[in-house]
Amino acid sequence: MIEDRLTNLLRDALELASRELGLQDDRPVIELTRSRQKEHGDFSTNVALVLAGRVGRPPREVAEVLVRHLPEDELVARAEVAGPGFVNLFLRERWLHDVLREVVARGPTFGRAEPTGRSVQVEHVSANPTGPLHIGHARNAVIGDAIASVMEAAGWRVEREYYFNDAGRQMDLFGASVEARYLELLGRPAEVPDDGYHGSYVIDLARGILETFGEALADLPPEERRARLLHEGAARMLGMIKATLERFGVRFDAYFSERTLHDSGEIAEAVRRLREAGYAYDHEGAVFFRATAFGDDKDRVLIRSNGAPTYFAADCAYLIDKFSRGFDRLIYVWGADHHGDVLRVKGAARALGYDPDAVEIVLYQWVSLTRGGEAVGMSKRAGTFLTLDELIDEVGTDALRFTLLLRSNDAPLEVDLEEVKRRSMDNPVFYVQYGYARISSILRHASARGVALRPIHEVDLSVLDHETEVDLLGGIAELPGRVSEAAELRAPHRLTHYAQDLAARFHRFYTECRVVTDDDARTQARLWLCAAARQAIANVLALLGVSAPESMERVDA
RNA sequence: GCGCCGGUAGCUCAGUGGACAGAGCGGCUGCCUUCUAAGCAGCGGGUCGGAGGUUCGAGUCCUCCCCGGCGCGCCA
Repeated sequence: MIEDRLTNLLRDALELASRELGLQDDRPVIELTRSRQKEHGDFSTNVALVLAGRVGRPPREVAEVLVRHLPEDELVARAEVAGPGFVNLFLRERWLHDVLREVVARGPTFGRAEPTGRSVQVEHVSANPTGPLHIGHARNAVIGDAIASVMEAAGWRVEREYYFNDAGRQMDLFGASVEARYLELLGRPAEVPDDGYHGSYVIDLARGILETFGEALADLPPEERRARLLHEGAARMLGMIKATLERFGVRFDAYFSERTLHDSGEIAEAVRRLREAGYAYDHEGAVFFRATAFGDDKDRVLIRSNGAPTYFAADCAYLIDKFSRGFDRLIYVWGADHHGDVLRVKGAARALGYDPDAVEIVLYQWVSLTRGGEAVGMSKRAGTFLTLDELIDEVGTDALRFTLLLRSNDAPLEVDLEEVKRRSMDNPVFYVQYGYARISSILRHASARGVALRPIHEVDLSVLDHETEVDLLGGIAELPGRVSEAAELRAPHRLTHYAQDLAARFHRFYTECRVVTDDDARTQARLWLCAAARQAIANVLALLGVSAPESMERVDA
């Protein structure tokens, strides 16, 4: 990669200049950034500014010394000192031609880094199987999925996991609700508990169970009947959730059941370990976790006085289970309403002897839905909430995923269904996809005209000298850096923005430069440029889980 | 009260301590006999919530304050 090459060059310069600068053994980190303006060259570094204080000389002077010691490189045309002491590097255009050839050689793997040997588990969605997924889960799903993909591209070994609570009070209420609906369908007296689940989907679940088992479950002993209906209902609900996620392009390597932590004794073991480490104690018949040792404002219950473990106890057991599987990092994707639990989970990690920094919680803010500016209520009780399935039906997976990744996780997200649905430039997803489709169309056109694309090493790429051609090449060259940045910051929204930028560069090029002409040399070079741009767009969209259509219908306004 | 997240153009939001702060939408003006006008170009639009501080350099880091969202159960 060009960045590595330049960084090494600067490091060598630093070495050669170290005596003159009176530099000790410590070397500063060399930061290299793409210059935003042409006058500042292609890349620049602030290393002289960082160094100035340390060696007690003016930054510009340090920069001069560095430039003087910079070794020759065939890709570097010249280096300049600018502003307060930046070193700007001006490259020969050839470097972009090298990038173009690299894209062609690597295809779908362009932008992906070498394996790092590090592993991460991304746990996301993790909705309880008590009802259908909605827009909030969709944001969770898409953030987790994109972080997983992007980290994979950055060289991590990644496992995606869904954790579901199939034990506890909410599930009991759910079971009671399914039972009530089942009995109702049989014409027997029954009522869904007030604080139970009243949605019509519960009736559908009960109907499904009725079709499979007939009346057989109705006459079981009450306790067994309740348990069976809970189990059957939850299994069906989870099946429906999986089907929705499949439509949404979200796949998991594992589904993890909370119940197994109870049944295996892992929760009891977790509490034992915490007690042994001095972070769990008995109080008023319950067992408490010493959360105050980790900055929490009060200690938290692990085992209630009635003997039932809390969700937090299960979280601790699950944490142990995750670490025992050998991951270097554990990422949790949580809605902002759970931010209060962050301190506790990290505290538990430390209490159990793990590195709390290995536990990363990615929080995202809420989504508010509107339709043409009007708020769409999301109340389960009022029955006005839209399910993720309905949203996919209405706006499609591509538009929904892209839209949900447009903002940083920390920003609340306003989604207007009319806008997401609109196939226009209100909608960045179509803008990007259109870029891909347009390029595909050009390539089809060329082939229909009988233009044979020659091998890239036989094509003179130096004819790509138009401003928009150079800009497009520069945009393509940024892909690897953008991917590693998005992965490092756990910020997939960076890639939707990059995708838009890349598409914009293409659209400008398209407007300025005709690709297929009588000028064979230019046609060949531009076709390769198109092929590379198309590959870059495809690679970004793939990371975002958005499709790249070969063609899009033109709609005249 | 304590904690977390926001406050940047009319609206929705980007911006990992760097050079004159950006995009989309909305408004106005141009560009289709040519590979898709779902496109492109141009114009207008800013006390980066406020006040201090750190730094060669602050939208970005620190402190305090103001406004908004969320969380602080032996609920899940």
